[in-house]
Amino acid sequence: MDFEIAEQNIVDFEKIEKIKKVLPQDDLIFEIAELFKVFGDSTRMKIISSLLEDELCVGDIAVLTNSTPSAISHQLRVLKQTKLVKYRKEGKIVYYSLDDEHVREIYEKGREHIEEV
Amino acid sequence: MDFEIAEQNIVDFEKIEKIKKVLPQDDLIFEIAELFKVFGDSTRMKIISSLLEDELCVGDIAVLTNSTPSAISHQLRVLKQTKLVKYRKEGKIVYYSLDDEHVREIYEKGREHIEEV
DNA sequence: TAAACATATGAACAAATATTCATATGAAAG
DNA sequence: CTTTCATATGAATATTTGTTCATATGTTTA
Repeated sequence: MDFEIAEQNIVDFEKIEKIKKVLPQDDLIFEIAELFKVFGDSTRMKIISSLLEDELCVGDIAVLTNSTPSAISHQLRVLKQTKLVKYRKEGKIVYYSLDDEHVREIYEKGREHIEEV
Repeated sequence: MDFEIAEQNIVDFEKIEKIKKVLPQDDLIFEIAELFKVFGDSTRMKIISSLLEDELCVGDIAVLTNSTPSAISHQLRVLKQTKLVKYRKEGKIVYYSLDDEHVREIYEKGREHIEEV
């Protein structure tokens, strides 16, 4: 009798079981990945870099990033949805700022990695 | 005389100039974004989560992530290129492990953000 | 109230990218 | 030395995603 479905490639079954137990749930891992995906774009990264310095309105961010206000608005929506930025309105002008100290910390860690390697 | 090229949308010119001076260079921002892009994928995030526990070979990672060894191998290449994982060979088996304490720190910060919001 | 302005939004297009499949490489075992 | 096994890799495909363009919303000013 030959088993077609071999336990192929598994080197250490016990180790796998042990790690399986402590691994975060799929949906948590998914959410973490989604968060980092937001950091993983040059335009958004530049927006974040800028907002690390001061609150800014859409038009000013567009100038700083060499983008169009439309493109920036789209990206700010992404940052808003992920709770990375917040905003306040002053007439027709909307000022955006960072919403979470984690943003700064994550950014710093990323920068450290780049600058050290 | 009318200026076609208006300084449209600029709200605070001085603020912009000030921030422009302290903003990281475009290529640094690009590299940081590229780094986070690597974290921004469920499969790679799961690989990283697993490697936070122990070193693992390709086959075992494939099992843990419900992926094929081929897909994992592709992703490990990405993680290798970004200096996030290192490996050691033992015969035909290749063991991967995290290459940088930043990986753990970045992961933790991301997780904190998700779990607090 | 009409015009100008800042921002937002939806659809469409182009570019990037993760997985699959077939195959290659290189090591261990028979 | 031939087969089996673990991993790697290239090409192709399918999906995701960022930007653009046109237009909408809402606010200020003329």
